[in-house]
Amino acid sequence: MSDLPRPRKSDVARDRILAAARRIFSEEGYEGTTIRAIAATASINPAMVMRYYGSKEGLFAAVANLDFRVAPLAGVPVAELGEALVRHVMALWENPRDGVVLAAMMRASISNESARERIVAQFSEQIAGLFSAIGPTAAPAAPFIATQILGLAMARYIWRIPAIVALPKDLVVTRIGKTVQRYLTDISA
Amino acid sequence: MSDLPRPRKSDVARDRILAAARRIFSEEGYEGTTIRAIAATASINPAMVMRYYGSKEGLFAAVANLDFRVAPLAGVPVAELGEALVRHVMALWENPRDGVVLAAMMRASISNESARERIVAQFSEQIAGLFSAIGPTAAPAAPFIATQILGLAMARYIWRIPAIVALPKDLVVTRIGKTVQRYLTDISA
DNA sequence: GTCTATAATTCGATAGAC
DNA sequence: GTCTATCGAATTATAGAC
Repeated sequence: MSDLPRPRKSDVARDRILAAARRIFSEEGYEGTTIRAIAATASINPAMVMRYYGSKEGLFAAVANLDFRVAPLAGVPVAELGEALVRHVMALWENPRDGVVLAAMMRASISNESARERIVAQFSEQIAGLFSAIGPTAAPAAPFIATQILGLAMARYIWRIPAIVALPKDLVVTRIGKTVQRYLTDISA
Repeated sequence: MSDLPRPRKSDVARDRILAAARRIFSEEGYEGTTIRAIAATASINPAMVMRYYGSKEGLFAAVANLDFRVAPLAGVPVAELGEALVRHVMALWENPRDGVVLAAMMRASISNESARERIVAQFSEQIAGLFSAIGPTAAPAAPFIATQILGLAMARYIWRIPAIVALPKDLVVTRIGKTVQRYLTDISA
């Protein structure tokens, strides 16, 4: 009855491989992840992983596509952007699917040079796009905001430093949001 | 003529192993580092590395000892602590020896769970020591300051994001120093 | 103390039957 | 499309000669 084509069996297999790859890359980093472990998690023969994605690098490239989904932030009044940005980033990290991808990319970018280059490029591009959408005066603030946001993500979601994990989400949004807001609007803050 | 005992040959070998280990762990991460690569760099037989340090984990433990050298900061007036802390951290990272150790620990902490636990514990302990030395009112600010400082270090020294590497050091000290200062003194900043 | 030789695994990737 | 079998290389770690 549906107009959608019934998913081929191989598509299902591909998706299961991708889901497993996301999770294991995010937990073990690039070198720590094995094709065999991904195949086992996906209940699929390791040779099929190679057939579908060609190589370990190819599989990672299929998983690692940075998307901050910053479009909704374009409509936020400038005066509220600081908190909105922090809240958005935290929601992204705490979303099961997005958080796993972000963690995978961060981990891989730290142990693998070619992954680092691709990810830094994607990150810089998206950040530049966001801040040029906000307005030309915001651009110089971008690198400072990036350090604050990246540090929050690393400390809370990658290293899981107890004192930082323990902070209530609302308090994080308020205080770090205020810092971001100041970078954004106070020319010398 | 010196009262110091002449270094035994094995001590020289140990030091060369440690120096090589620091560099390679910092560049390749834990998984990406091999005993063989360390031995080759140190011009020493791989079996000797095992003999001296027992295992790859043992060698990493000998290298990975976090020391932020925060003692000098205790004498800084509270009003200047923000900038002083940022300047101190940047000097640490840009010092060839300390920077390599910090990078090694950060990289390893991301690909190896036991390394992560040890490093997070050491980090938390030193941060807590520093802020309790500053004063009891500073303690609640510690986690926020940690996110800002960690983010700066990751972005500038690990990911080497071009827009952030390009920032003049003085500007970083001034603006991020101001953020740290505000976390420190403004109760609700 | 030093080194050779190698054990025991594990990895990514491939060949080829079905 | 799927899977078995395996290759070739690399890894940590050990045994034991010198």
